[in-house]
Amino acid sequence: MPSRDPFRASHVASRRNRPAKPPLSRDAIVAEALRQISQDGGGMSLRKIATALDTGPASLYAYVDDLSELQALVLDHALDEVTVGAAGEPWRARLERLLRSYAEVLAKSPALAQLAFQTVAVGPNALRIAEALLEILDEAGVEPATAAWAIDMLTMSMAAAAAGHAYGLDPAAPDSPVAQAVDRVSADEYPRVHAARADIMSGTGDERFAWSVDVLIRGILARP
Amino acid sequence: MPSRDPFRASHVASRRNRPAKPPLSRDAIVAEALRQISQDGGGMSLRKIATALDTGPASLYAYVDDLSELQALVLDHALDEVTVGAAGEPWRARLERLLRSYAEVLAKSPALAQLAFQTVAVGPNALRIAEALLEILDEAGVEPATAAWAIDMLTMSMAAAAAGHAYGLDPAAPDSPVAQAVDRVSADEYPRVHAARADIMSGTGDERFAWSVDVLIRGILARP
DNA sequence: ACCTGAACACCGTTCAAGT
DNA sequence: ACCTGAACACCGTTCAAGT
Repeated sequence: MPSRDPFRASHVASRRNRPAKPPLSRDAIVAEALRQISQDGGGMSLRKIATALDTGPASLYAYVDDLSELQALVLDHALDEVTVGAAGEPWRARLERLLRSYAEVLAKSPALAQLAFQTVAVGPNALRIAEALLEILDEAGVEPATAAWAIDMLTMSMAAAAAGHAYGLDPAAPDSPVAQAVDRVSADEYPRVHAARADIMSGTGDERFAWSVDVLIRGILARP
Repeated sequence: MPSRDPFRASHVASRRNRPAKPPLSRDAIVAEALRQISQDGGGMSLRKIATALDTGPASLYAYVDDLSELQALVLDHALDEVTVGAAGEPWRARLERLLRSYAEVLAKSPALAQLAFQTVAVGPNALRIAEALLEILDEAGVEPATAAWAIDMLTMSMAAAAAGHAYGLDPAAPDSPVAQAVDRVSADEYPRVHAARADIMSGTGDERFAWSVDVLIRGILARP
């Protein structure tokens, strides 16, 4: 309920009833959507966005085709915060920082991480990130064709890492449903899983993230 | 509308009005849910399941805690169809076939692929697959700790591949939204992406799948 | 032309009331 | 004890009617 905000009401005393409602716009809609989806609580919805912007849900359709278009806009807007480094840095460190930044942005909320799976970002930020990745992989000596395919794989893997982290599937948590299930695995039926119990649950989120980035980089560099 | 099925009606003539409605059960609910989510059309819902099973939505709660529990059950049930190969086969070919089978099962419908991201499968089939992966990676000479972490990464990557395929994000399709966006990239702002245009869109789904499996295997094997 | 109230066709979940 | 009708609090989208 933004209109109940006591500061706002006393601040702009001259229009208490309609407190400087900004005109509806694509940007305002996307910004409010990103605000909602970034909150830990729940996801975004057209109806909640409309309410927050003081209109009915139908009004949004003047600025946005449908939910899926809005989702794409929101995802790209979220990627604003991804830092991409600068040419000249050692490529390995730069790549790791870029990927970590990407994963961290998506991990801000489960709903945002989820969005990265449902939606392909093709906005300016996705392009900016792709551009940087191509630069880095070029410096690393990766062939252009390989690098082009690697973009998809790297970003998808970061989305997966973010989702795992955001959902608290972090196997580090010993009381997670996964941890409990793995602990109860029968040694007779699944001897290898049973034996690997400790390994499966080992490591911090950071260690596992670093490991998977390592696997990806080695795998991509090892291409003939 | 299953009750309009002419065969069923004439087959069991003695109870035309209530055509041998099977008793509600967890299995029946999961089976119907899987049927719905596997259809290309749309996803599953508790209400549609209830209607198909000739009850109200509230009745399902006697057999299932909530939607997320049902989703986990459905995912594991879907993994029934994943073939895991047999010990003794050359590990490389076996791994590739297992992963392909896994991805193909999930790619049966967009909704199913999506489910693999939202839900961690911890049922018998997920364990069966994890057991096989540990067997294969052991034969490949991968250290136990590495193999344990690799399970997560491999299954997540297959879910990503399946989602890409199922959603028709297949960049092979030259008229996809992604293809159009990539084609229109400005050479000034994003020179590398522009130059890589053709490479980004190149390859069949199969080629890209094989490539990403290759990257993963090389990356995992390259671990010290 | 731009905007929107109200309706439509859906959701998951709860709970009092039935057998 | 087992089951469920009806209600609750939500969805995205459409469309006739308003300015």
